[in-house]
Amino acid sequence: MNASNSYSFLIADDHVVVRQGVGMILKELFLSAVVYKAATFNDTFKILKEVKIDLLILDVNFPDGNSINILAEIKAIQPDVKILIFSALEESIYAMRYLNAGASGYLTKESSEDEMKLAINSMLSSGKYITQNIKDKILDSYISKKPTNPLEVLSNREMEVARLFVKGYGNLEILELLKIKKTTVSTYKNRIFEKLEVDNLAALIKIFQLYHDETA
Amino acid sequence: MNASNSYSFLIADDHVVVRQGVGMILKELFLSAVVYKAATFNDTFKILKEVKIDLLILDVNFPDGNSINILAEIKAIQPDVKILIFSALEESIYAMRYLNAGASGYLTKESSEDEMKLAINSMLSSGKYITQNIKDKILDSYISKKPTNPLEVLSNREMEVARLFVKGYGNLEILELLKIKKTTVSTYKNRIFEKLEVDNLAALIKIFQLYHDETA
DNA sequence: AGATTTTGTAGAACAAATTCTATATTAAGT
DNA sequence: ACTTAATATAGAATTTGTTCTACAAAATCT
Repeated sequence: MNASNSYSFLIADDHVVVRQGVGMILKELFLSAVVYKAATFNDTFKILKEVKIDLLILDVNFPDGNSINILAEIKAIQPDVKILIFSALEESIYAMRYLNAGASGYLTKESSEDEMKLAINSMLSSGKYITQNIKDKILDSYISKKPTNPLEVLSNREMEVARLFVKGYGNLEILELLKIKKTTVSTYKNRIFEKLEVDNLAALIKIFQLYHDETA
Repeated sequence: MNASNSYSFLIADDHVVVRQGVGMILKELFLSAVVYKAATFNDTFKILKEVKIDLLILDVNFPDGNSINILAEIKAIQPDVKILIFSALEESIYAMRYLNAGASGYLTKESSEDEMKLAINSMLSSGKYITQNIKDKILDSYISKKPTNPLEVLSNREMEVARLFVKGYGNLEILELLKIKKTTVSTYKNRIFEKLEVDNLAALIKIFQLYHDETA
Protein backbone atom coordinates (compact mmCIF):
# COMPACT_ATOMS: atom_id res chain seq x y z
CA MET A 1 0.00 0.00 0.00
CA ASN A 2 1.44 3.35 -0.96
CA ALA A 3 1.76 6.67 0.81
CA SER A 4 -1.70 7.89 -0.07
CA ASN A 5 -3.10 4.84 1.65
CA SER A 6 -4.55 3.15 -1.39
CA TYR A 7 -3.49 -0.05 -3.07
CA SER A 8 -1.59 0.01 -6.32
CA PHE A 9 -2.38 -2.55 -8.98
CA LEU A 10 -0.85 -3.49 -12.25
CA ILE A 11 -2.97 -5.31 -14.78
CA ALA A 12 -0.86 -6.99 -17.41
CA ASP A 13 -2.93 -8.43 -20.22
CA ASP A 14 -2.78 -8.02 -23.94
CA HIS A 15 -6.50 -7.45 -24.41
CA VAL A 16 -8.00 -4.01 -23.83
CA VAL A 17 -11.33 -5.37 -22.78
CA VAL A 18 -9.74 -7.53 -20.15
CA ARG A 19 -7.72 -4.63 -18.82
CA GLN A 20 -10.88 -2.55 -18.72
CA GLY A 21 -12.93 -5.30 -17.14
CA VAL A 22 -10.43 -6.06 -14.42
CA GLY A 23 -9.86 -2.37 -13.84
CA MET A 24 -13.55 -1.89 -13.31
CA ILE A 25 -13.74 -4.64 -10.76
CA LEU A 26 -10.78 -3.17 -8.96
CA LYS A 27 -12.42 0.24 -8.87
CA GLU A 28 -15.57 -1.31 -7.49
CA LEU A 29 -13.61 -2.93 -4.71
CA PHE A 30 -11.40 0.03 -3.90
CA LEU A 31 -12.54 3.44 -4.90
CA SER A 32 -9.12 4.86 -4.40
CA ALA A 33 -7.20 2.10 -6.13
CA VAL A 34 -4.31 3.17 -8.29
CA VAL A 35 -4.50 1.02 -11.38
CA TYR A 36 -1.70 0.69 -13.91
CA LYS A 37 -2.13 -1.23 -17.10
CA ALA A 38 0.31 -2.95 -19.40
CA ALA A 39 -0.29 -4.69 -22.69
CA THR A 40 3.12 -6.28 -23.15
CA PHE A 41 5.92 -7.73 -21.09
CA ASN A 42 8.03 -4.76 -21.87
CA ASP A 43 5.47 -2.37 -20.51
CA THR A 44 5.02 -4.59 -17.50
CA PHE A 45 8.71 -4.48 -16.70
CA LYS A 46 8.92 -0.79 -17.31
CA ILE A 47 6.13 -0.05 -14.87
CA LEU A 48 7.50 -2.45 -12.29
CA LYS A 49 10.82 -0.64 -12.41
CA GLU A 50 9.18 2.70 -11.88
CA VAL A 51 6.46 2.27 -9.32
CA LYS A 52 5.83 0.07 -6.33
CA ILE A 53 2.99 -2.35 -7.04
CA ASP A 54 1.00 -4.19 -4.39
CA LEU A 55 -0.67 -6.65 -6.65
CA LEU A 56 0.20 -7.68 -10.17
CA ILE A 57 -2.62 -9.33 -12.06
CA LEU A 58 -0.89 -11.15 -14.82
CA ASP A 59 -2.00 -12.98 -17.90
CA VAL A 60 0.97 -15.04 -18.93
CA ASN A 61 -0.17 -15.36 -22.48
CA PHE A 62 1.63 -12.46 -24.03
CA PRO A 63 2.57 -12.17 -27.63
CA ASP A 64 6.11 -11.19 -26.75
CA GLY A 65 7.10 -14.37 -24.97
CA ASN A 66 5.47 -16.41 -22.25
CA SER A 67 7.76 -18.89 -20.66
CA ILE A 68 7.34 -19.48 -17.00
CA ASN A 69 10.62 -17.98 -15.95
CA ILE A 70 9.44 -14.43 -16.46
CA LEU A 71 7.97 -14.74 -13.00
CA ALA A 72 11.49 -14.89 -11.64
CA GLU A 73 12.40 -11.81 -13.64
CA ILE A 74 9.50 -9.96 -12.16
CA LYS A 75 10.49 -10.95 -8.66
CA ALA A 76 13.99 -9.81 -9.37
CA ILE A 77 12.69 -6.32 -10.00
CA GLN A 78 10.14 -6.16 -7.21
CA PRO A 79 10.65 -8.99 -4.76
CA ASP A 80 7.59 -8.11 -2.70
CA VAL A 81 5.04 -7.81 -5.45
CA LYS A 82 2.24 -10.31 -5.14
CA ILE A 83 1.43 -12.02 -8.38
CA LEU A 84 -2.01 -13.26 -9.23
CA ILE A 85 -2.03 -15.25 -12.42
CA PHE A 86 -5.14 -14.59 -14.45
CA SER A 87 -5.19 -17.10 -17.19
CA ALA A 88 -7.47 -18.57 -19.78
CA LEU A 89 -5.85 -21.95 -19.29
CA GLU A 90 -7.60 -24.54 -17.20
CA GLU A 91 -6.04 -24.38 -13.82
CA SER A 92 -5.40 -28.09 -13.27
CA ILE A 93 -1.87 -28.59 -14.48
CA TYR A 94 -0.72 -25.08 -15.06
CA ALA A 95 -1.60 -23.52 -11.76
CA MET A 96 0.90 -25.59 -9.85
CA ARG A 97 3.65 -24.69 -12.20
CA TYR A 98 3.04 -21.00 -11.91
CA LEU A 99 2.78 -21.20 -8.17
CA ASN A 100 6.05 -23.04 -8.01
CA ALA A 101 7.60 -20.42 -10.21
CA GLY A 102 6.76 -17.51 -7.93
CA ALA A 103 3.10 -16.62 -8.27
CA SER A 104 0.99 -16.66 -5.14
CA GLY A 105 -2.42 -16.96 -6.69
CA TYR A 106 -4.08 -18.43 -9.75
CA LEU A 107 -7.42 -17.45 -11.18
CA THR A 108 -8.98 -18.59 -14.42
CA LYS A 109 -10.76 -16.22 -16.75
CA GLU A 110 -13.88 -18.28 -16.36
CA SER A 111 -14.18 -17.17 -12.74
CA SER A 112 -17.26 -15.32 -11.59
CA GLU A 113 -17.04 -11.72 -10.51
CA ASP A 114 -17.47 -12.76 -6.90
CA GLU A 115 -14.63 -15.18 -7.09
CA MET A 116 -12.43 -12.57 -8.66
CA LYS A 117 -13.17 -10.14 -5.88
CA LEU A 118 -12.55 -12.80 -3.31
CA ALA A 119 -9.25 -13.61 -4.93
CA ILE A 120 -8.13 -10.01 -5.05
CA ASN A 121 -9.06 -9.42 -1.43
CA SER A 122 -7.39 -12.56 -0.37
CA MET A 123 -4.21 -11.64 -2.22
CA LEU A 124 -4.10 -8.30 -0.47
CA SER A 125 -4.81 -9.54 3.00
CA SER A 126 -3.16 -12.93 3.21
CA GLY A 127 -0.87 -12.57 0.23
CA LYS A 128 -2.23 -15.60 -1.54
CA TYR A 129 -5.25 -17.11 -3.20
CA ILE A 130 -5.70 -20.69 -4.14
CA THR A 131 -8.86 -22.60 -4.99
CA GLN A 132 -9.68 -25.73 -3.07
CA ASN A 133 -8.95 -27.65 -6.17
CA ILE A 134 -5.38 -26.53 -6.21
CA LYS A 135 -4.95 -26.88 -2.49
CA ASP A 136 -5.66 -30.55 -2.88
CA LYS A 137 -3.07 -30.85 -5.56
CA ILE A 138 -0.52 -29.08 -3.45
CA LEU A 139 -1.06 -31.47 -0.62
CA ASP A 140 -0.56 -34.33 -2.97
CA SER A 141 2.66 -33.30 -4.57
CA TYR A 142 4.13 -30.68 -2.28
CA ILE A 143 4.25 -32.98 0.67
CA SER A 144 6.68 -35.23 -1.06
CA LYS A 145 9.09 -33.08 -3.02
CA LYS A 146 9.03 -30.34 -5.57
CA PRO A 147 11.50 -30.31 -8.38
CA THR A 148 11.85 -26.92 -9.99
CA ASN A 149 11.73 -28.44 -13.39
CA PRO A 150 9.09 -31.13 -13.65
CA LEU A 151 11.07 -32.85 -16.36
CA GLU A 152 13.61 -33.77 -13.72
CA VAL A 153 11.32 -36.44 -12.38
CA LEU A 154 11.73 -38.46 -15.53
CA SER A 155 14.30 -41.21 -15.59
CA ASN A 156 16.86 -41.10 -18.37
CA ARG A 157 15.06 -43.64 -20.41
CA GLU A 158 11.73 -41.95 -19.90
CA MET A 159 13.25 -38.65 -20.93
CA GLU A 160 14.61 -40.24 -24.05
CA VAL A 161 11.21 -41.54 -24.96
CA ALA A 162 9.44 -38.32 -24.01
CA ARG A 163 11.68 -36.34 -26.32
CA LEU A 164 10.85 -38.60 -29.20
CA PHE A 165 7.14 -38.23 -28.56
CA VAL A 166 7.50 -34.47 -28.45
CA LYS A 167 9.37 -34.55 -31.73
CA GLY A 168 6.41 -36.27 -33.27
CA TYR A 169 7.56 -39.86 -33.42
CA GLY A 170 4.88 -42.50 -33.03
CA ASN A 171 5.09 -45.64 -30.92
CA LEU A 172 6.23 -47.70 -33.89
CA GLU A 173 9.09 -45.43 -34.76
CA ILE A 174 10.21 -45.29 -31.15
CA LEU A 175 10.07 -49.03 -30.69
CA GLU A 176 12.17 -49.34 -33.79
CA LEU A 177 14.70 -46.72 -32.77
CA LEU A 178 15.19 -48.01 -29.26
CA LYS A 179 14.73 -51.63 -30.18
CA ILE A 180 12.17 -52.35 -27.53
CA LYS A 181 8.69 -53.85 -27.63
CA LYS A 182 5.60 -51.81 -28.23
CA THR A 183 4.18 -52.49 -24.82
CA THR A 184 7.36 -51.14 -23.35
CA VAL A 185 6.91 -47.93 -25.24
CA SER A 186 3.37 -47.70 -23.95
CA THR A 187 4.55 -48.32 -20.43
CA TYR A 188 6.99 -45.43 -20.68
CA LYS A 189 4.38 -43.21 -22.16
CA ASN A 190 2.15 -44.00 -19.26
CA ARG A 191 4.79 -43.31 -16.66
CA ILE A 192 5.74 -40.08 -18.36
CA PHE A 193 2.15 -38.90 -18.43
CA GLU A 194 1.62 -39.88 -14.82
CA LYS A 195 4.75 -38.21 -13.58
CA LEU A 196 4.04 -35.00 -15.41
CA GLU A 197 0.36 -35.16 -14.60
CA VAL A 198 -0.81 -34.82 -18.15
CA ASP A 199 -2.98 -37.10 -20.18
CA ASN A 200 -2.32 -36.27 -23.77
CA LEU A 201 0.46 -35.46 -26.14
CA ALA A 202 -0.54 -31.85 -26.62
CA ALA A 203 -0.13 -31.21 -22.90
CA LEU A 204 3.21 -32.97 -22.88
CA ILE A 205 4.42 -30.77 -25.69
CA LYS A 206 3.29 -27.69 -23.80
CA ILE A 207 5.31 -28.70 -20.79
CA PHE A 208 8.38 -29.19 -22.89
CA GLN A 209 7.88 -25.74 -24.32
CA LEU A 210 7.25 -24.19 -20.97
CA TYR A 211 10.46 -25.55 -19.63
CA HIS A 212 12.23 -24.57 -22.82
CA ASP A 213 13.82 -27.82 -23.71
CA GLU A 214 15.73 -27.35 -26.97
CA THR A 215 14.23 -30.43 -28.53
CA ALA A 216 10.82 -28.82 -28.93
CA MET B 1 -32.99 1.05 -32.18
CA ASN B 2 -35.83 0.60 -29.75
CA ALA B 3 -38.76 2.75 -28.73
CA SER B 4 -36.86 4.76 -26.16
CA ASN B 5 -34.49 5.79 -28.90
CA SER B 6 -31.43 4.00 -27.60
CA TYR B 7 -29.58 1.07 -29.07
CA SER B 8 -29.85 -2.36 -27.54
CA PHE B 9 -26.78 -4.55 -27.34
CA LEU B 10 -26.15 -8.11 -26.36
CA ILE B 11 -22.68 -9.11 -25.27
CA ALA B 12 -22.19 -12.84 -25.42
CA ASP B 13 -18.91 -13.98 -23.95
CA ASP B 14 -18.03 -16.52 -21.32
CA HIS B 15 -15.61 -14.26 -19.44
CA VAL B 16 -16.94 -11.75 -16.94
CA VAL B 17 -14.11 -9.36 -17.48
CA VAL B 18 -14.75 -9.26 -21.16
CA ARG B 19 -18.44 -8.64 -20.67
CA GLN B 20 -17.60 -5.85 -18.25
CA GLY B 21 -14.96 -4.39 -20.50
CA VAL B 22 -17.12 -4.35 -23.59
CA GLY B 23 -20.07 -3.07 -21.58
CA MET B 24 -17.99 -0.19 -20.39
CA ILE B 25 -16.96 0.78 -23.87
CA LEU B 26 -20.56 0.61 -24.99
CA LYS B 27 -21.64 2.89 -22.16
CA GLU B 28 -18.92 5.33 -23.09
CA LEU B 29 -20.19 5.45 -26.64
CA PHE B 30 -23.87 5.58 -25.86
CA LEU B 31 -24.95 6.80 -22.48
CA SER B 32 -28.41 5.43 -22.98
CA ALA B 33 -27.39 2.07 -24.39
CA VAL B 34 -29.36 -0.92 -23.20
CA VAL B 35 -26.81 -3.63 -22.62
CA TYR B 36 -27.69 -7.29 -22.13
CA LYS B 37 -25.10 -9.87 -21.25
CA ALA B 38 -24.93 -13.60 -21.74
CA ALA B 39 -22.31 -16.08 -20.62
CA THR B 40 -23.52 -19.14 -22.49
CA PHE B 41 -25.24 -20.04 -25.73
CA ASN B 42 -28.36 -20.86 -23.85
CA ASP B 43 -28.52 -17.45 -22.28
CA THR B 44 -27.78 -15.87 -25.61
CA PHE B 45 -30.68 -17.64 -27.26
CA LYS B 46 -32.99 -16.91 -24.40
CA ILE B 47 -32.32 -13.21 -24.56
CA LEU B 48 -32.58 -13.15 -28.35
CA LYS B 49 -36.00 -14.72 -28.10
CA GLU B 50 -37.18 -12.16 -25.62
CA VAL B 51 -35.84 -8.81 -26.70
CA LYS B 52 -34.99 -7.12 -29.94
CA ILE B 53 -31.25 -6.61 -30.22
CA ASP B 54 -29.60 -4.13 -32.53
CA LEU B 55 -26.09 -5.45 -32.23
CA LEU B 56 -24.88 -8.76 -30.94
CA ILE B 57 -21.25 -8.80 -29.92
CA LEU B 58 -20.36 -12.42 -29.95
CA ASP B 59 -17.43 -14.50 -28.86
CA VAL B 60 -17.98 -17.85 -30.45
CA ASN B 61 -15.74 -19.64 -28.06
CA PHE B 62 -18.29 -20.88 -25.60
CA PRO B 63 -17.90 -23.84 -23.34
CA ASP B 64 -21.29 -25.21 -24.35
CA GLY B 65 -20.55 -25.68 -28.02
CA ASN B 66 -18.94 -23.45 -30.58
CA SER B 67 -19.43 -24.47 -34.11
CA ILE B 68 -19.89 -21.87 -36.75
CA ASN B 69 -23.38 -22.91 -37.61
CA ILE B 70 -24.84 -21.33 -34.49
CA LEU B 71 -24.79 -18.11 -36.47
CA ALA B 72 -27.56 -19.54 -38.60
CA GLU B 73 -29.52 -20.43 -35.49
CA ILE B 74 -29.18 -16.89 -34.24
CA LYS B 75 -30.37 -15.49 -37.52
CA ALA B 76 -33.32 -17.84 -37.42
CA ILE B 77 -34.44 -16.22 -34.19
CA GLN B 78 -33.69 -12.63 -35.06
CA PRO B 79 -33.03 -12.28 -38.76
CA ASP B 80 -32.17 -8.62 -38.52
CA VAL B 81 -29.72 -8.71 -35.68
CA LYS B 82 -26.28 -7.53 -36.69
CA ILE B 83 -23.54 -9.80 -35.48
CA LEU B 84 -20.08 -8.56 -34.66
CA ILE B 85 -17.73 -11.41 -33.91
CA PHE B 86 -15.34 -10.52 -31.14
CA SER B 87 -12.80 -13.24 -30.99
CA ALA B 88 -9.34 -14.08 -29.75
CA LEU B 89 -8.80 -16.17 -32.83
CA GLU B 90 -6.59 -15.17 -35.68
CA GLU B 91 -8.47 -12.92 -38.02
CA SER B 92 -6.89 -14.22 -41.17
CA ILE B 93 -8.21 -17.73 -40.70
CA TYR B 94 -11.53 -17.14 -39.07
CA ALA B 95 -12.95 -13.84 -40.23
CA MET B 96 -13.95 -15.11 -43.63
CA ARG B 97 -15.54 -18.19 -42.18
CA TYR B 98 -17.72 -16.20 -39.83
CA LEU B 99 -18.60 -13.60 -42.39
CA ASN B 100 -19.69 -16.34 -44.76
CA ALA B 101 -21.73 -17.89 -42.00
CA GLY B 102 -23.79 -14.82 -41.28
CA ALA B 103 -21.74 -12.36 -39.25
CA SER B 104 -21.29 -8.89 -40.62
CA GLY B 105 -18.23 -7.85 -38.71
CA TYR B 106 -15.13 -9.35 -37.18
CA LEU B 107 -13.00 -7.81 -34.50
CA THR B 108 -10.10 -9.42 -32.70
CA LYS B 109 -9.64 -9.09 -28.99
CA GLU B 110 -6.27 -7.51 -29.63
CA SER B 111 -7.98 -4.44 -31.05
CA SER B 112 -7.45 -1.07 -29.46
CA GLU B 113 -10.27 0.73 -27.78
CA ASP B 114 -10.50 3.14 -30.66
CA GLU B 115 -10.83 0.38 -33.16
CA MET B 116 -13.52 -1.25 -31.09
CA LYS B 117 -15.49 1.95 -30.99
CA LEU B 118 -15.06 2.41 -34.68
CA ALA B 119 -16.28 -1.10 -35.30
CA ILE B 120 -19.35 -0.69 -33.13
CA ASN B 121 -20.28 2.59 -34.75
CA SER B 122 -19.73 1.17 -38.15
CA MET B 123 -21.91 -1.83 -37.39
CA LEU B 124 -24.72 0.43 -36.25
CA SER B 125 -24.56 2.84 -39.14
CA SER B 126 -23.59 0.76 -42.12
CA GLY B 127 -24.41 -2.62 -40.72
CA LYS B 128 -20.94 -3.99 -41.22
CA TYR B 129 -17.33 -3.73 -40.17
CA ILE B 130 -14.36 -5.21 -41.88
CA THR B 131 -10.74 -4.34 -41.35
CA GLN B 132 -8.63 -3.29 -44.26
CA ASN B 133 -6.79 -6.52 -43.79
CA ILE B 134 -9.82 -8.54 -44.64
CA LYS B 135 -10.89 -6.29 -47.44
CA ASP B 136 -7.53 -7.00 -49.00
CA LYS B 137 -8.09 -10.65 -48.54
CA ILE B 138 -11.41 -10.52 -50.28
CA LEU B 139 -9.81 -8.68 -53.19
CA ASP B 140 -6.99 -11.16 -53.29
CA SER B 141 -9.29 -14.10 -53.41
CA TYR B 142 -11.03 -12.51 -56.36
CA ILE B 143 -7.82 -12.33 -58.26
CA SER B 144 -5.62 -15.23 -57.26
CA LYS B 145 -6.17 -17.90 -54.67
CA LYS B 146 -3.09 -18.19 -52.59
CA PRO B 147 -3.63 -18.70 -48.90
CA THR B 148 -1.51 -16.51 -46.67
CA ASN B 149 -2.18 -18.76 -43.76
CA PRO B 150 -1.88 -22.49 -44.35
CA LEU B 151 -4.78 -23.14 -42.02
CA GLU B 152 -7.07 -21.44 -44.49
CA VAL B 153 -7.08 -24.54 -46.61
CA LEU B 154 -9.05 -26.43 -44.00
CA SER B 155 -12.81 -26.57 -44.30
CA ASN B 156 -14.86 -25.36 -41.34
CA ARG B 157 -15.43 -28.84 -40.09
CA GLU B 158 -11.82 -29.80 -40.53
CA MET B 159 -10.78 -26.72 -38.64
CA GLU B 160 -13.11 -27.61 -35.83
CA VAL B 161 -11.61 -31.07 -35.58
CA ALA B 162 -8.05 -29.83 -35.93
CA ARG B 163 -8.47 -27.47 -33.02
CA LEU B 164 -9.71 -30.26 -30.83
CA PHE B 165 -6.73 -32.39 -31.71
CA VAL B 166 -4.42 -29.51 -30.92
CA LYS B 167 -6.10 -29.04 -27.59
CA GLY B 168 -5.25 -32.60 -26.78
CA TYR B 169 -8.54 -34.35 -27.35
CA GLY B 170 -8.36 -37.92 -28.58
CA ASN B 171 -10.46 -39.49 -31.32
CA LEU B 172 -12.95 -40.84 -28.83
CA GLU B 173 -13.55 -37.51 -27.19
CA ILE B 174 -13.95 -35.80 -30.52
CA LEU B 175 -16.35 -38.38 -31.86
CA GLU B 176 -18.35 -37.89 -28.70
CA LEU B 177 -18.33 -34.11 -28.82
CA LEU B 178 -19.27 -33.82 -32.46
CA LYS B 179 -21.48 -36.88 -32.47
CA ILE B 180 -19.88 -38.49 -35.46
CA LYS B 181 -18.42 -41.93 -36.08
CA LYS B 182 -14.84 -42.79 -35.35
CA THR B 183 -13.96 -43.40 -38.96
CA THR B 184 -15.22 -39.94 -39.73
CA VAL B 185 -12.85 -38.49 -37.19
CA SER B 186 -10.02 -40.44 -38.74
CA THR B 187 -11.01 -39.25 -42.18
CA TYR B 188 -10.83 -35.65 -41.03
CA LYS B 189 -7.52 -36.23 -39.35
CA ASN B 190 -6.19 -37.64 -42.56
CA ARG B 191 -7.44 -34.78 -44.66
CA ILE B 192 -6.07 -32.27 -42.20
CA PHE B 193 -2.66 -33.89 -42.22
CA GLU B 194 -2.65 -34.11 -45.98
CA LYS B 195 -3.70 -30.54 -46.52
CA LEU B 196 -1.16 -29.21 -44.08
CA GLU B 197 1.48 -31.64 -45.24
CA VAL B 198 2.29 -33.01 -41.82
CA ASP B 199 2.19 -36.53 -40.56
CA ASN B 200 1.97 -36.30 -36.83
CA LEU B 201 0.27 -34.41 -34.07
CA ALA B 202 3.39 -32.64 -32.89
CA ALA B 203 3.82 -31.08 -36.32
CA LEU B 204 0.19 -30.06 -36.42
CA ILE B 205 0.57 -28.37 -33.07
CA LYS B 206 3.59 -26.50 -34.33
CA ILE B 207 1.64 -25.15 -37.27
CA PHE B 208 -1.08 -24.00 -34.96
CA GLN B 209 1.42 -22.26 -32.78
CA LEU B 210 2.83 -20.46 -35.74
CA TYR B 211 -0.39 -19.51 -37.43
CA HIS B 212 -3.10 -19.65 -34.87
CA ASP B 213 -3.18 -17.23 -31.98
CA GLU B 214 -5.36 -18.96 -29.52
CA THR B 215 -5.56 -18.59 -25.80
CA ALA B 216 -6.42 -22.11 -24.90
C1' DA C 1 -26.39 -25.96 -67.33
C1' DG C 2 -23.31 -29.69 -66.83
C1' DA C 3 -19.00 -31.62 -65.22
C1' DT C 4 -15.78 -31.86 -61.59
C1' DT C 5 -14.03 -31.20 -57.00
C1' DT C 6 -14.63 -30.64 -52.16
C1' DT C 7 -16.96 -31.67 -48.06
C1' DG C 8 -19.31 -34.31 -44.49
C1' DT C 9 -20.17 -38.68 -43.39
C1' DA C 10 -19.51 -43.85 -42.45
C1' DG C 11 -18.78 -49.43 -42.79
C1' DA C 12 -15.60 -53.45 -42.93
C1' DA C 13 -11.20 -54.94 -42.21
C1' DC C 14 -7.05 -54.09 -40.28
C1' DA C 15 -3.16 -51.92 -37.62
C1' DA C 16 -1.56 -49.53 -33.68
C1' DA C 17 -1.67 -48.36 -28.91
C1' DT C 18 -3.10 -49.27 -24.18
C1' DT C 19 -4.07 -51.94 -19.96
C1' DC C 20 -3.01 -54.88 -16.69
C1' DT C 21 0.01 -57.87 -14.95
C1' DA C 22 4.62 -59.51 -14.16
C1' DT C 23 9.69 -59.87 -13.44
C1' DA C 24 14.57 -58.98 -13.03
C1' DT C 25 17.64 -55.27 -11.90
C1' DT C 26 19.09 -51.23 -9.78
C1' DA C 27 18.84 -47.40 -6.63
C1' DA C 28 17.48 -45.44 -2.23
C1' DG C 29 16.17 -45.37 2.54
C1' DT C 30 16.86 -46.79 7.50
C1' DA D 1 22.91 -55.28 5.20
C1' DC D 2 18.04 -55.41 4.45
C1' DT D 3 13.91 -53.71 2.91
C1' DT D 4 11.40 -50.83 -0.14
C1' DA D 5 10.73 -48.08 -4.16
C1' DA D 6 11.95 -47.09 -8.92
C1' DT D 7 13.36 -48.61 -13.45
C1' DA D 8 13.61 -51.17 -17.73
C1' DT D 9 11.36 -54.49 -19.89
C1' DA D 10 7.27 -57.51 -22.03
C1' DG D 11 3.04 -60.86 -22.97
C1' DA D 12 -2.08 -61.40 -23.45
C1' DA D 13 -6.19 -59.29 -23.97
C1' DT D 14 -8.49 -55.35 -25.21
C1' DT D 15 -9.38 -50.72 -26.88
C1' DT D 16 -8.44 -47.18 -29.92
C1' DG D 17 -7.26 -45.48 -34.33
C1' DT D 18 -6.41 -46.14 -39.49
C1' DT D 19 -7.25 -47.52 -44.33
C1' DC D 20 -9.72 -47.92 -48.08
C1' DT D 21 -13.76 -47.52 -50.15
C1' DA D 22 -18.11 -45.21 -50.91
C1' DC D 23 -21.75 -41.88 -51.50
C1' DA D 24 -24.79 -37.85 -51.27
C1' DA D 25 -24.81 -32.92 -50.93
C1' DA D 26 -22.68 -28.68 -51.71
C1' DA D 27 -19.42 -25.74 -53.96
C1' DT D 28 -16.67 -24.54 -57.90
C1' DC D 29 -15.21 -24.60 -62.60
C1' DT D 30 -15.93 -24.62 -67.73
